[in-house]
Amino acid sequence: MSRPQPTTDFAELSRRAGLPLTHHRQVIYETLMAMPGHPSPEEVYAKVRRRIPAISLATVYKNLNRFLKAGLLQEVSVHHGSLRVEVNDHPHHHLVCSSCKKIEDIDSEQIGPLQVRGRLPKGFAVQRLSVDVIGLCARCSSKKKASH
Amino acid sequence: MSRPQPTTDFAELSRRAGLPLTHHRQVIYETLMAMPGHPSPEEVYAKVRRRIPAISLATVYKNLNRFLKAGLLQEVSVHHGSLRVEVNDHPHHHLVCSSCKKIEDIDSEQIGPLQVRGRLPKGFAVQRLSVDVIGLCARCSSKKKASH
DNA sequence: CTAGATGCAAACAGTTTGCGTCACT
DNA sequence: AGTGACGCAAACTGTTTGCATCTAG
Repeated sequence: MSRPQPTTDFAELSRRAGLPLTHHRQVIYETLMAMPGHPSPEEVYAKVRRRIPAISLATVYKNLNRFLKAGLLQEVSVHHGSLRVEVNDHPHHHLVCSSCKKIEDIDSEQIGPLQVRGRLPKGFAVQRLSVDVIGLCARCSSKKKASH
Repeated sequence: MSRPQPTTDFAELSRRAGLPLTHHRQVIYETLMAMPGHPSPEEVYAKVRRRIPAISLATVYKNLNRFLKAGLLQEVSVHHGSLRVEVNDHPHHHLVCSSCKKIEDIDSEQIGPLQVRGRLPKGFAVQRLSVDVIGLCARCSSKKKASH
């Protein structure tokens, strides 16, 4: 009941995001809405192709990125462009800028104790809980304002 | 005071991890210990090179991966090999297998309400909090036992 | 008519791998 | 001597980009 017709919605969403409405874009969006889980660009491409066989992977990438920037989609976890490692030190979490990808540590006490309630899939052995506080850093927020 | 001499330690750690002790490995480890933050392989490489100019990037990668597998290091966030997107649905978090990288959703209620206490860097505008419950899924835990 | 979307192929960045050589135990 | 580490270069994967063409408004 909380799901409005995607089709109608998308025209509206596009307008709000300042994205011209195109057929490809709409099909990609509808396809995404029908993909539960955490699809990769290739998976989206494969599914979209069933409706638009001539579409190119580049178009899928370009639109996924536009959707991400517009907030219509989220990435499961912010990708930093390369592997980032850290030494097993005292417990902490991360502050991540979704725009410039900068990472800072915050003390685990700033989040407080965490606990998983209820059932996890049988046999899953928890190693650690990691919290990402995702947002825009000061520099990126001000850029955003300026750029418009 | 909680920091034992890295040098002595590493011989011990290596043995426990079943990794033959080599000079390169030790230098990489010591370098990492002296790098706060979230270095990328290239950054580690650059720094290690100051002590071992002839070292190759591949060696750094190989050893970072060995350290990760041995648990001497952590990745800041589990990398899934490709971009993963998801639709802005109701609030949830993720269960991530650190070995096979499989992602499952868990309801946000299984973690409970989160709140950031204390100061964040000035101007940081929080968009969302994302919790990853990182561990080994049933399949990977059993493989691990078997493989030894 | 014009801004912007698309397709293609080439370019890229990051990472891994195969293999010959070298070092430690 | 043998196991495994290292260096090099090539291979690979995922992603982006430049450019010519097409399309919606």
